Amino acid sequence: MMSMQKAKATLKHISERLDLSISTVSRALKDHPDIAEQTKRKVRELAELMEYEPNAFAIQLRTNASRLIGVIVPEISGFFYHSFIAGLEEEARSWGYSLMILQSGNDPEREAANLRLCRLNRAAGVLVALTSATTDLSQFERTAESGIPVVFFDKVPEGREFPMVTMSDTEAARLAAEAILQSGTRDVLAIFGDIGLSITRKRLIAFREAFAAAGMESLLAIRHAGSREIARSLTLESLSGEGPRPDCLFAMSDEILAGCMKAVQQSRLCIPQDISVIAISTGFIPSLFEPEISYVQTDGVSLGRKSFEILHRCFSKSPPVGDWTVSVRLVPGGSLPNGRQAV
Amino acid sequence: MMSMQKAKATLKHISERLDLSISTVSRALKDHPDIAEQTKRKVRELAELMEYEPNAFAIQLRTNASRLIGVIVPEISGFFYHSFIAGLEEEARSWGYSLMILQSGNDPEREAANLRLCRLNRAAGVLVALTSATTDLSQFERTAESGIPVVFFDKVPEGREFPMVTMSDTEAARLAAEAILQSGTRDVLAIFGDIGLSITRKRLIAFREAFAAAGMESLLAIRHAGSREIARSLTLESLSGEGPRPDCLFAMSDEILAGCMKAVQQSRLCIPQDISVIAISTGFIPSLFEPEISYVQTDGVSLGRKSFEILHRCFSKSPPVGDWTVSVRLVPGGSLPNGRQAV
DNA sequence: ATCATTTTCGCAAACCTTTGCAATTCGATG
DNA sequence: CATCGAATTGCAAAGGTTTGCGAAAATGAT
Repeated sequence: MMSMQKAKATLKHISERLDLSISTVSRALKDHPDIAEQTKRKVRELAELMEYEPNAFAIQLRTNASRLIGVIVPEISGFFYHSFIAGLEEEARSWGYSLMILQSGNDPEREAANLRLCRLNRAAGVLVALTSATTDLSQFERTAESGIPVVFFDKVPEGREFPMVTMSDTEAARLAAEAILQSGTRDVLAIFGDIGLSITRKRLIAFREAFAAAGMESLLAIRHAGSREIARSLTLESLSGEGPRPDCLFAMSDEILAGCMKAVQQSRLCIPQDISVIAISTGFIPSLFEPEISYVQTDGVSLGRKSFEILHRCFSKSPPVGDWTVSVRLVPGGSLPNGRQAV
Repeated sequence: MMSMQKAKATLKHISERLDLSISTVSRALKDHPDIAEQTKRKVRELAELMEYEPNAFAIQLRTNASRLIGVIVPEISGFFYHSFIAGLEEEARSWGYSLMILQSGNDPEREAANLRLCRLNRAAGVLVALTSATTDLSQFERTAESGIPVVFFDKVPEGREFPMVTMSDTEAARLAAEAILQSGTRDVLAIFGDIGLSITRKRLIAFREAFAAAGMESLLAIRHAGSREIARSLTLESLSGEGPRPDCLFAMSDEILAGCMKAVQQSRLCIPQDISVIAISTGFIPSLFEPEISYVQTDGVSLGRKSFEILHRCFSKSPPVGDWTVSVRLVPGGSLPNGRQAV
């Protein structure tokens, strides 16, 4: 049972045993119409017997194409990307593609190096969630020029030269705002992320607009938190501070929600009696609390699926530049009282 | 700016422009001592200019080796595997390897298909966390026989034919038990996972032993929960039931902890005054609560690093069969009162 | 029996790189 | 001047598969 290292069977081996040519064997195994049915049968049987498995390296060299999709994300863990990858993998697998996962660690240089890896491995396509510090897109252009389609997701560049797919930030923020308005709260503390990120700006604008449309903009206190901890201290300050205590908390993201909930627990307030909470979230954190937090779901899994779909289009047709969004929905929990539940 | 599709530069192109042979160019680019310094310089310059990037397919075919490591997990998301992958990717990248991620979705057939994919792609090695339903290991043996090292992690087979690396379940359970004993609680409800899983049995045995060693086994009520929801209802039942209410809760895993905390919140008990809590966890969920939950950390990241290390040994030397463990540590939160903190 | 088709199969090039070995040059030494 | 050694470079095979095109065999029609 020591490592036997049986030599891999090749087309040549099969062809010799059957006294056929390599090309005939090759065609027989892929059911080419030129080959007689009887020959095919014999070939298939021997191939099975010899446990023939085609040499992917040779195929790739010959056809100059792989079934590997490069995925570059700032980090795999965290609140979002792992579920994106899960959804993407499902979809990719069903089309016969596999995933090569690269982390950029929020470092543009590593990002570029990873992109280079994708080129070297002749990836069939690349999916990228940008680093927050990425400014130079030339490497991506170079990759696209060399025939590898590049699709951005989640953290996308500003310009419109590439196809990209994101959550519908506008819709998500609007849904959350409307849910808040319908719940009849009177004093909202809304915490958003780093204003430098486009995702923050989009959500903020839509959120404000919804309140403005209802003529309720005066209810709104808006803060920005770059981290979980900052979100916590901002919230705590507001909850236990001098002024009138807000009766509703909105968190733009999971990271911020985590900070807010910490503060709520610290101040020993009860949800939803003392304060109501709503967030934009993947849904995992909201499910941990009792009552469960109401949230607008930004589902990584469906974003993954959609992203593959867009990339897949790039394979066949001319690249469909533009941006796609995947829709979101409100998942009512018990943290927003008195609300006429959204449809 | 339309897709230019410039043809990729090859060694041949460079050799023609420089009037050298292909082999000379090849050697020059890899700094072979046979080649004159001046020649190397010229070659490097032109290669740079032509944006030459070696064709990985050809190299792989020639050398019959790739820098791709297959990773097969039941699911990427969830409580654990994504951080494992994150740690693994870090380590692999630093050695020049990339990751091919495959999900088995807890289906042994998909698992086998994924394994086949690894063989077809001639992965340099494969890391596997088994499905809970996997019984047939023949495919793994076949893969190992064909020269691809297989290392199991987390969910490992019973036999000892493969190298494998796991968290130190024994140590984790012992640490948790000792922390409980030191905290001076008197009535412990300990919730473990499905008794069919080896991880459950290992943790259970060590946990019990620690109590037995202290002569405190009588404190212990042990339950098994196969899901978050079952953990919740078991806990709730115990907390609001007839009998004496336990004053300490132990959760064997994150999934169970999630259920327990739901129940604790439902019963409106305060931590740690009314009840103390400790878990074996990655640390994410514990960090969401206030006070933070004390836990024994089973760190996916370091398991990922360690796993790569073991796999990496398989590349060079003869396969080091046996099982390795990565050590764990107690991370004290505020959920276990009165405890002399562990060192 | 001849010719035209159709069916079935083989030849050989191409994909690009690596590498053992042979070949060439050049200066130096005997 | 012949010989030798070292420093450079080239030749050619190998790795396994795909595929256009031509060749051979079988079939059918006349």
